[in-house]
Order: sequence, then structure tokens, then C-alpha cells
Amino acid sequence: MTTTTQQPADASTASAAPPVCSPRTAKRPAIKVQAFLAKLSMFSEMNDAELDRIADGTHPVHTEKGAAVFNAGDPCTGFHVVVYGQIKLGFTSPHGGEKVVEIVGAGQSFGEALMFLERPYIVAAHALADSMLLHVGRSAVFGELTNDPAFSRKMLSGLSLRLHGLVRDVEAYSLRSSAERVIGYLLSAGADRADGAAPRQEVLLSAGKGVLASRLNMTPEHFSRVLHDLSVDGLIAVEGKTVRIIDIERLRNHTA
Amino acid sequence: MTTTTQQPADASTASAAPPVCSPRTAKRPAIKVQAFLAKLSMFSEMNDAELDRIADGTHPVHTEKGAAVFNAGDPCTGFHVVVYGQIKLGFTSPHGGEKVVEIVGAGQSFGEALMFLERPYIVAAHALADSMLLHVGRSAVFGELTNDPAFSRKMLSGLSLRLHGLVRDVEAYSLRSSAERVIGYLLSAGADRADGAAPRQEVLLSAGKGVLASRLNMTPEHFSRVLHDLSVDGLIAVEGKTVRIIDIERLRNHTA
DNA sequence: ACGAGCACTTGATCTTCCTCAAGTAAACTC
DNA sequence: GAGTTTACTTGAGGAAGATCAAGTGCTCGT
Repeated sequence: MTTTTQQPADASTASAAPPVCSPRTAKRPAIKVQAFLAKLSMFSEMNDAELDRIADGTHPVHTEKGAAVFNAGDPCTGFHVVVYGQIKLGFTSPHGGEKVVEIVGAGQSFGEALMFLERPYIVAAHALADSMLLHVGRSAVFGELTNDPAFSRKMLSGLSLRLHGLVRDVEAYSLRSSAERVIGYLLSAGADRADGAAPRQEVLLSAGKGVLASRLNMTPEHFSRVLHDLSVDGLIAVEGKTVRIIDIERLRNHTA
Repeated sequence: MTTTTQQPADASTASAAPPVCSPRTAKRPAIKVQAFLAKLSMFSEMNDAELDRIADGTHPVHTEKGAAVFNAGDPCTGFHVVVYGQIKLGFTSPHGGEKVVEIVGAGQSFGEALMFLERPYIVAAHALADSMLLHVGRSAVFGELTNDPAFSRKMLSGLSLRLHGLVRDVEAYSLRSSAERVIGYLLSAGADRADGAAPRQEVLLSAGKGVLASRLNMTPEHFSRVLHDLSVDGLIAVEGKTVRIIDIERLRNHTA
């Protein structure tokens, strides 16, 4: 079953489906759902039949920049995978403030945990860029869980990894200064693409500075100042959205 | 629920406290381990044979007050369940600071996530009181996962719940003032025992104030001051380790 | 290209919370 | 039951980061 663009397989029941289904069926990038899913570690060991069943419970969601994928309080009917684009997950406080918890890019997924808890979302998801997601329905996932222990293991690993990341965030928020958090981000963002030993010298900021600042638990102003200070000290050079790391050793050891 | 002093339910036989003894050998009746495990939601649907296999991979761990169950960097060979006592999970920063991430009481478990990731611990676990734990070995768990989908689901739910709690913590740390975090703690600790609608009037602090302060991301001094201020405003009354909630409505709406 | 709007920067001030330093009360030893 | 340790409180001062208020420079739409 080589699928073309997937129809909202279950549109009848999925009244909560985002309103983004375009009237013109024609020219969306026709991606092969199974092929895409198979590349995710979560589904990597599945055979064709399983993949087909998952794909049956999957439907595409197109979200334009700035639009919400879901809001806090919405019921959770499955989880999302980013095909292309970028999504931010965050809280909005009653007093108007916002806190970005996670920035999710292509190939990453979000919302699994809520799916298992049968609770409404506590964060909102907004597109930072025009994005295409796949929504994988809960029942498809639950169906495979019951007969595929390897898949269960993958899901457990995925959830554990996320938990681990969150604990590391808590550690950073609690006992690291804002400058240290910025440095930590730069180093890890630089390490991402590092092939071999040395991290990259040029880091492309993965989102706007305001969004990153919130992700790092600080105001945009303060983020700007930290970047400025690091530049003055000759540790980095900021050119728009790219940061060149000048002295990685001193950056690692920096304390202030 | 969150009582500090816990009865050593069955310490009678453990007078000389043999540090480790297999559940199967006669000294500590095997039946007890299974019976205890069966009460945990994680294992609640298991049949006797499964429970026996889990119990086979389980051994008791006695930890006295102040001692470490494990430290950051230690390899993770399974997860722990608290039979009685109380354990704190936390980071120690290189500069001497400490941040308590979680306080774990009887009937609760910890360390599952690391078990799935095959990574060393990133937090340390210390006993806040003389405690007895059960260490459930990874291979016993993994064995049951492969042939019990219901168990997998339970583990996924458990992990999801923890993730959810952590996200709520991040929200609290990010967009709530310290006074709001204290109030949130008091209300949720009070809600624990609430049968019916109204939360309890008397809250027994689940740990020492210093530990709680760290859990809530503030210094002991600041925690003390917040409690003082709330007392002065007539919202609560502090008597040692118990806090009487005087005006719950105003407490809920308190901002500052 | 033009202006409009948005994202980012920079500066001045203010708040929250931490740090350091005693002091007091409760708990544990002997 | 006195002495010591540990836990908590209280006070004064300070530092990290937030807020408010203008700027400046980009991007984007027409």
C-alpha cells in the first residue's frame, strides 16, 4: 500500500481535527506516510502490516505559521509527528506571560505522554513556521502496543528520554545562571551537527531569539544582553541568527 | 499519605538486619514481596506467575537516614519502590548547592526512566528517614514487558504521569512566584487527604522545611519568610511541621 | 522601493529572591 | 537534664534578572 496524501481516515469521529484541511486536494507535497513513519526510531522495527495499520490511524495536519495545533485544555486524541516545519510547546500564564517548554523540529514527535494519560493538554502547541504534521491516533497506537512488545519498548524509551531531558531542564533552571544556560544551549546546538570530535564553529539559532529566550527561562532583553556580553568577552560572535563560537574552551569554563 | 514517620511494617524479623536476602529464601517470606508489589498500580493486573517472576528479580534494600541509595553517575540496574520511609531525589551542583527534584514516599517508585535508557543516574537518591526499598531488577521487568501488554501499558502510564508532573513543575518554576509555589504545595498537600469536596484544614509538611524549600526552588530563609507573611495575613497558621489553613479561599486567590 | 510592523537591542530603574550573619528553638547525646 | 547539634527564624544588604521605555534595524507586503 503505497499511499499518496492521506485522507483524514476517521474524520467522522475526529470532530476535533484542526480546521486546516485545505479545500484543494491537489498540491500538497505527497509524502508516503509509511515511509516517513518508518524512519522514526519509534516505528523503526515495524513490519509492513503494522506500519499500514498505524498509517491508517494517521492523518496529515497542515498548520501555518502562528496558528495553534492545539491549546491547553483541548482533549488529546493521539500524538503528533513533525514532517516539516517547527512547533513550539508552551504555557500561557493568566497574567499574559508565556513559557516555551520545548521546540520541536522535523522528525520529532510530541504529545505521547498525554495520550496515555487520557487527560487534556496542559501546554499549547503553536507553529513557528508553516508546518506539516502527522497526527497518529491513540487507538492505532494502542492497538499495536498490545501485540508488539518491541514497539512498547520503543515507546517506553522515547518517553524515558523525554523525561530525562525535562529533568535536565529542571536542573538547568534551578542551579545554573542564565548565562550558563545560554552557553549550554550554544554548545549543545553546536554539538548537534558535529561529525567527529569538535563541535561546529557556527551555530544557527534554532528559532527566533525571543522564543529561545523563553525556552531558556529568561526575558528577550536579558538573552540579548548575555549574548552581547559573551561577544564583548571574545567568546562568540553574533551575526543575525548565526553565532560563531570563537573560543570554545573559554566558553565551556565560563562562569558568571 | 505523605507521612514522615512510617511504621516498619514487618521489621520484627529483621532485627539484625541482614543487608540483602533473597525473597525466596525462608527468612523473609516470599509472599510478602508479591503482596506488596501487587498493591502497586504498576503490577496490579498481574497474575501470580508473573508476580513471582518479578519478585525473583527483586531484592530488599535498607537505607538509613542520611545515607545514599545511589549517586549521580552510578549505573542503573533497575528501579526502586519505597516500602516504608522517605527518599529525596536531587542534584548537587559543583558549587555546593543542592536541588531536590522529588520527594518519594511509601508505595511510590523511582528510577524507571533511567532503567529504560541504559544510562547512569543523573540525580542522587538519599534517605530522609530510615527506609526500606525494593529494588526491581531491569531484566525481570524487561522479561514481563515482552509478554504482558497490560504491564507495558501500566509502565507507559506511570512514565507519562511522571512526565506530566515534571512539566507542571517547570510551569511552576517559570511563571509562578515563590509564594504561589508555596501556596500550590499547601493546597495540593491538603487536597491529598480530602475526602469529598473540601481540602483538609491541617497539612502536615511532608518533609523538613529545608528540603521542601529546595523542592519548591527557593532558599530555606525565603520559604520561612513566605510562611511568615502568609501567617501575618491570616491565611495560615504554622505550628512546627503542621500548617493550619485558615482561609482557603483567600489562599487560592492570593497574588504577591 | 517604500513604509509598516515586527524582532531585536540598549539603557535606566525596580523587584524578587539570595547571601551572609546572628539569633532562637527544637532534637539528639551522653 | 545539661550540652551540643541541627533545624529553623529573623535581619540587613546585595545581586541576578525583570520591567518599562525608547531606540534601531529587518522583513515583508503592496
